[in-house]
Amino acid sequence: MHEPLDPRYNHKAIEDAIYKKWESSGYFNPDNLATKNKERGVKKSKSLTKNSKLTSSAKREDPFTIIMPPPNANGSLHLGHAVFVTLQDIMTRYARMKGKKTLWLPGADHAGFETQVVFDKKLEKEGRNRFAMDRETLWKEIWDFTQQNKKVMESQLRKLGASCDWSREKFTLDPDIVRIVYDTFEKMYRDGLVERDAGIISWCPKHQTSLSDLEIKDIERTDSFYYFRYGPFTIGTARPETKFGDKYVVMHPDDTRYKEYKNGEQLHLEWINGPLTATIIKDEAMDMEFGSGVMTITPWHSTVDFDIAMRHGLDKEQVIDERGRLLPIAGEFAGMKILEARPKIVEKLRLKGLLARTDEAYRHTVRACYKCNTLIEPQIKKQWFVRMTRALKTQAQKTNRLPANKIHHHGVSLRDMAVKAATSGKMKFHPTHAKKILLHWMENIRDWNISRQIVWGIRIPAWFCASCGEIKVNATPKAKLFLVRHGETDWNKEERGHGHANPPLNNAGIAYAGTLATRLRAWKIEAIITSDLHRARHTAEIIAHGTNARIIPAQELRGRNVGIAQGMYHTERRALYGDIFQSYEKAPPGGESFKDFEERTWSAFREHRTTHRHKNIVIVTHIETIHAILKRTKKWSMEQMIARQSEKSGFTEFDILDPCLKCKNDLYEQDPDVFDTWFSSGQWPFATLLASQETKNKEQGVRIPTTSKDLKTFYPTSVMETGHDILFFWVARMIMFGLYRTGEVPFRTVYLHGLVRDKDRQKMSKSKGNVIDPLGVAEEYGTDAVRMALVMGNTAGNDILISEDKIRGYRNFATKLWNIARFILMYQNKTEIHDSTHPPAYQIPKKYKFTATDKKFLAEAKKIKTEVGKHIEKFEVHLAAEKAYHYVWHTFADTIIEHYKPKLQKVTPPLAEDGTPAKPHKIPNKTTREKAEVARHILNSILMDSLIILHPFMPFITESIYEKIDPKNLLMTKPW
RNA sequence: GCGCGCUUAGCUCAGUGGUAGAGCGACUCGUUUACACCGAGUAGGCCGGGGGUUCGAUCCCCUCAGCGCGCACCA
Repeated sequence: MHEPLDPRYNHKAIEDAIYKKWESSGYFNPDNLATKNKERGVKKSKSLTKNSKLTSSAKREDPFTIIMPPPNANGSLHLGHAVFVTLQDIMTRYARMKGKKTLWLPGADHAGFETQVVFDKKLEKEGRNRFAMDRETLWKEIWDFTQQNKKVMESQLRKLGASCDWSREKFTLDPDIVRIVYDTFEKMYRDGLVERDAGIISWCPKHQTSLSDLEIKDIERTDSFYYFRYGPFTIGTARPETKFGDKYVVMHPDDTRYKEYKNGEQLHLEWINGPLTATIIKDEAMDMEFGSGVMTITPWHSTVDFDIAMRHGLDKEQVIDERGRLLPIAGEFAGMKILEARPKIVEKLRLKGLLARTDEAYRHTVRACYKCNTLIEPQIKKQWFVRMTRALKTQAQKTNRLPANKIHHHGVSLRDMAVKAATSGKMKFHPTHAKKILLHWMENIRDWNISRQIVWGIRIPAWFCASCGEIKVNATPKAKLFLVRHGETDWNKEERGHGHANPPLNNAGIAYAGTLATRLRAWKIEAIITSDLHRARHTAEIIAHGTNARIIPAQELRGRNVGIAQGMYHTERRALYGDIFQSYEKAPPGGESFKDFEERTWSAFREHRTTHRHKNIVIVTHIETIHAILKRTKKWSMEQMIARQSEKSGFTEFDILDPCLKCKNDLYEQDPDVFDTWFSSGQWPFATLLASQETKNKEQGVRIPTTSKDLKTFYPTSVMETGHDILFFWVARMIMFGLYRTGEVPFRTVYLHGLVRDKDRQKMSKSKGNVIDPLGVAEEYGTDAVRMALVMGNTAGNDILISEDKIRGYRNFATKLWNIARFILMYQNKTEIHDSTHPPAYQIPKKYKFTATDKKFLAEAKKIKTEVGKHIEKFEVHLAAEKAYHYVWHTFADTIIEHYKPKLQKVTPPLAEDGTPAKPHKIPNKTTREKAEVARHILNSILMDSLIILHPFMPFITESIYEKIDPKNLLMTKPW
């Protein structure tokens, strides 16, 4: 006799417990699934055929894999996440019930720039600013922030019912992942696919970093368009503020209007800040129809101009700085912000009679940072670029330290690999047109800037020889060396020269030393070598307190003996002895020449370095000592050093690597930049599988795992399910990286879902107040209802409309299902409910006769089960859900149950209010009893089928009902 | 400029070369011992316009219109 179910399904009471039951069963992990099946006596198959399809004849050995798109660890989950969780969980649960070796691998993304932006806002609220923070402190804070978010996210994924294998969970900053990312970078570097180059990049003046083309959005707007007289020409521009240095005037070679001018011809003309010599350039990139057909170029701040300048080998000059202010080249406008300067520049040109006319209503699009809408300022910078269309160098392949994995990509570019794989049908796309969109993008693909000037991310594993600039990639530093300036004294504050005088640290100096200690705590510092002067020594002691390092005083590291200038104010010193202090050889009266000072400190520096080879050391000393050491290390001339003095390199760090092959120096500086997040997440499918069970490849003497059990078993993965908005950002990159590193596509099927919108098609946003919190509605209506609402009526690629009404509708369905079960279980007071999917346990006694209607109902249930499965296999999840929903409610409940209800009630009247069985109205005869028995069997059977077909969509309620029927087993692993 | 889609009931969307479907909403009626978070039923559509292929087109082809999206250009 079954306990009667409550009249209402109470999701709050059961969801957490059900999830715990699943999780503790261990069956989220496919390794346990396999064992379990063996026990059940399922035959082992040797075939390791990888099926991307959720085929019906699966063996546990057939893998089914989804790598979860790792949510950004910078906030909590929103409805978009709920969509992917639902879709992927449906596919995963179906595959598992189908008997596949099913892996859904969860993870989280550090989401470099995105997280940095979120964190910047948080800092701003607190009145802080990342540009005033040191790298280590900022890193630590963001790390803690993301770890916290990650924890919340994990619990939210559980709440949504995600049946993923937590034992394989990965974070993009896990050391093993980072190592794999580094290896890929190194391999690409050796193959000539990644290069450091001074290219024109898109710079966000607010975020102070470069961005990729994908991180920029176009904004259409109306601006003034100015026509200026530039010598005999009229040039048009919307950006007068860039025009200061324009000394090239470009026109199309076929433009008859200007045929009298020859390429390279020079002419003198009057320009913004005075006379100028301009050079004529003929270039076919010019559009003769646009404006006057003539323009001047600013190669430093325009992609098109940059290209022209490169073609003709022209000079390039920076006009606007990184913060969007004009540089000294702008003369009187220097230091002004662009928008402030623009009208003033126009006014000046007008007064000079150089303004021909102004078009006030010029419609054009400008490029802006996708996060803050700040206008992008193109800049020329040395950065790392992935060459998308460059063919792999065969030569490099041979000398590659990394194994090639039998991949032969000779003469093929990353783009070509991806295009070939997409066109060859190795991957299926849902919706199908996604393939066309991808190919079109690939055709027009451009090199990818992967350097980001932020702290949060995977730091680029490239080191530059401090002496000759030679690049080393993917090195392993042996030790770190810090050159640190002592804290401030009152003399520093008053701008007086110290020499060997000994004033104490002031309060600011002590505080600064404290921040150094905090910062250096990130490394295991073994020794602090310090100038023996009090200010340095005191600083060293404070640092030592934070690091437990040994202090070694060294008199030779004292600053320069300035003799007579000791205690003198800098202004006075400059007036009296300026030339001496600018000179290499000359010594001030009673003091040292720079040459002698440099010799003294350099030899001390070398000696200490030899003594403490391969240990992390800090050298606390004086600014001029640091400059002297840098001068020698970097082989600067005196002039170069003086020019750099303003940089105030009070904190300089070096990595010690194997000596440079070119110049024998072993001090290196690591590229301060980090990778574009997508550079690491683009490697996610193979990186997660490789990292989860890495094995070392001893044969090749390589410390990098090139394969793993998981990679062999689960790669290529079955499905990549993600939002269509990151088709280029992510999917395209995963295809390229996957092919490049493993020779295989990373996934067989790409399924893209749309954006979640509200019922009025509005994008959800906090400011509109139409945001539905998935966890909130799950709490109110039950997770199953939310999942159904997200799946119903939604096709791949289309936007998903959701409203609370819709969710409420599926909550009603959950109640309906609950009551179906309640009704059937109510009549099970005689016979245990049986499970049609376990034939030995379920046999309808032969003596019972089935009517044609009985048979029809049973056959129909089987048919529906097959059809729902087929829909899932064809990635028509919405149709599967709809079919299951419709069948269960309108066929099973409305027709079948109603059909059998009287037969049951004749034998066993329903339970009374208090749950006790009522007495039959009269003693039923044999036929009546048999009919009731058949009815029970049929209803049991169809109930089980209903639970099975609904389980992927509504896992909690179905498992919860199943628990009442069969408390010892899980519906989750029941064969479909 | 290049590319990709979409247009079917009031709304959201399925769908198929052979008489148009679901959910929600609307309306009518019913039921209260599985479920009112229920049941039975009704209304509502020249399947965007035009042309073609076909015995037959909502479906295939062409074209036009409207809407949406992506990419590029943007002096």
